Amino acid sequence: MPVRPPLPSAADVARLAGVSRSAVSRSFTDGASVSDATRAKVMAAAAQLNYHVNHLARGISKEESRPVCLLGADLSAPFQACLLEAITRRLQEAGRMAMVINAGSDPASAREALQSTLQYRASATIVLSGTPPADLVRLCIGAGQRVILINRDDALEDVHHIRIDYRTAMRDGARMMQRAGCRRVTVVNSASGTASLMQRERMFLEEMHLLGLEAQVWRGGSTSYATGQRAAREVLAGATRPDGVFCINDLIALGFLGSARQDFRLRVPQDLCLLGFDDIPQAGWQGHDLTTFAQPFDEIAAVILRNLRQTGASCTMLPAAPVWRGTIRPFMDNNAEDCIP
Amino acid sequence: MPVRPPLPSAADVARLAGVSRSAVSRSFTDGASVSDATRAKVMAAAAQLNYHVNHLARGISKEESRPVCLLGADLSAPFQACLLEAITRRLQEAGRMAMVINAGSDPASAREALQSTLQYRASATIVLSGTPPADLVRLCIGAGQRVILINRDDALEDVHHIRIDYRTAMRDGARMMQRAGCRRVTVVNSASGTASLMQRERMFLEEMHLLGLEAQVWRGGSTSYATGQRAAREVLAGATRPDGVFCINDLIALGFLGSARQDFRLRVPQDLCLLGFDDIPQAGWQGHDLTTFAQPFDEIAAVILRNLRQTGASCTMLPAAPVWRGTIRPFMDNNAEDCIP
DNA sequence: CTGAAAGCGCTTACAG
DNA sequence: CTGAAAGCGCTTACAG
Repeated sequence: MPVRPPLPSAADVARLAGVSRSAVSRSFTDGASVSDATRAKVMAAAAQLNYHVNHLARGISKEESRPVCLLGADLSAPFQACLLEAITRRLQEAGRMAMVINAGSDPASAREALQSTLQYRASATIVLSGTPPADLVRLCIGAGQRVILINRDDALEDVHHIRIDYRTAMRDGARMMQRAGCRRVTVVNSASGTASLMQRERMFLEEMHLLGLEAQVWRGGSTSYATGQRAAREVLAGATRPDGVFCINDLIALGFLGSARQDFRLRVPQDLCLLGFDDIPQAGWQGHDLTTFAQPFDEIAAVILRNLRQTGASCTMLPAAPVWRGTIRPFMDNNAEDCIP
Repeated sequence: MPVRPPLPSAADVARLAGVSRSAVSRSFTDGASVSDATRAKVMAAAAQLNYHVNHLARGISKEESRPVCLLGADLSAPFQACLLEAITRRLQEAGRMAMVINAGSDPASAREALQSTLQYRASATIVLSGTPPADLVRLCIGAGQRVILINRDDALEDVHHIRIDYRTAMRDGARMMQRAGCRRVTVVNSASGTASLMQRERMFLEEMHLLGLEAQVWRGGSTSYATGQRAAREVLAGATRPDGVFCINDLIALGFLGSARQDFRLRVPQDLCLLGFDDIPQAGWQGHDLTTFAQPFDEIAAVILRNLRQTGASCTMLPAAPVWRGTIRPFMDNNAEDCIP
């Protein structure tokens, strides 16, 4: 295996430009005190050698050029992909680098991944996935890592929390069901037990209750399209089929929708009202046209960027706005057998 | 803003364990010559201080712990997300880190992104997107970067190419159209001009021609769901509507399918045969059930991993296997007005 | 097997 | 504004 020649270093540039190493270093840092003349000489030499500052080495002593770790799992799923897209784009614009760690969704590999995060002295590590246990996150913080958690409910110190205002969203969701005149509502959730999913479920049920409406809960499988299909096949086959379903996220909702239409020949929203959460791109696809709530992907990314260097505990609450499309009747259906006044 | 205390360093561990810095370093490298006794002392001290080797610093002198750069755009699109998922997972398993650079899809930001890649002394940079111009890739190679290109047709030296066997796939695709008895076939492509998309188009047309079949080409817009919809609305409204359509990728195909069904009330595959490419998860969703070709995501990731340290030019060709689902008739439709023998 | 020393590529007080 | 020096956190010949 032939060996690559080493890339040019600052020393090489200094030699060629006839200046000191420090001068080279200064020429590449904004606001450092160098004369225009030397900077010009340095830049010329750098261009000639095709030199680029080694950010890895710079990061050893300079906080700003350290990477940011993104810790996630199941990155090909639409929600994760959207989040990753938004965060990496924002980081790139700000001249920061993102290291992405794709942990398996099992706790063991999440543990390992979160540990390995420490090895890169990241400015912060952003935990996208629900899996790493709280004590592990605590360990990282203890080791001096800045950690930003998205939608977790652990009460950890020195963590920046980014939360979505599920309460308001779920209140809206419950009202949608009410206005549509749904009388038998089911919540479809995965069995993953992820904090954000459980919160949505709980708050939706609470808000339904406040409106004097009851709802069933179906739980099972992973947070996937297939789970939505399975739920539909079980839930819709029963004697008392629901007329309103809140699926805990869009992926499950789309699976449910697919089965409801194909397997059960139901008309949506006439026979069945369906509500999702996330507003992944596929929710807007023709023939899906799913009513849902929009995750504020860009805002999440912006908050992360703003909090990269903050230390100490803090919390940002972001809204998830309803996205009205075609899977929920905006008003009670007049053709329903019986109407609630 | 309170400042974080610095993380413990190897020197701290050495002091606590009562050994030299070198001993600490050796204890953390596989196969280095340390006695079990000192290693044990070191590990105990490390655990006590919660010490972790700083890979960034290690990377300065040690090739193996350098990151790998993934350069892409539009990361929330399903194809890119699947590729990212496969590559980051594989890298993670091998103990390597992935830095992802999300360049805008315009050449200017791709240029900037590829440049910035040099700043991290990555083991290799993987170009996922079609955008960076060849001369820029050449510049990176000139600067000593190892570059791996996925599905580009530039004839560059010192590059590892990963290619998909479009020829075989397109031959299969043309035969599918033939066997289905399609007589008016259209290829729907985006206007992006990306190498892989153009290759598929060209080869499909060539293979059709070899079978004595002709095909129209429609091109427009970006490589998106919306483009597929637009194509359908233009192509299907014409007087001589096609009975077979090959969409250059699944995303476009699904947009086309959505419009064909919803806007034109066409039955697929009875009225229209539809073929995609990529086999993104959504292609398999109920109600889509798109016949397509499977991108070998895992194999691509495996090849990347194998070639991280290789230098010199090379090329790996990977197959894309047909995935038979429901949008193409397997045989000629007997109900068609006229049959070709 | 071990430590002192030189090195990786960078930055940043310090003194002029 | 500039350079020599010390430092960041690591590794690896080298000599014992």
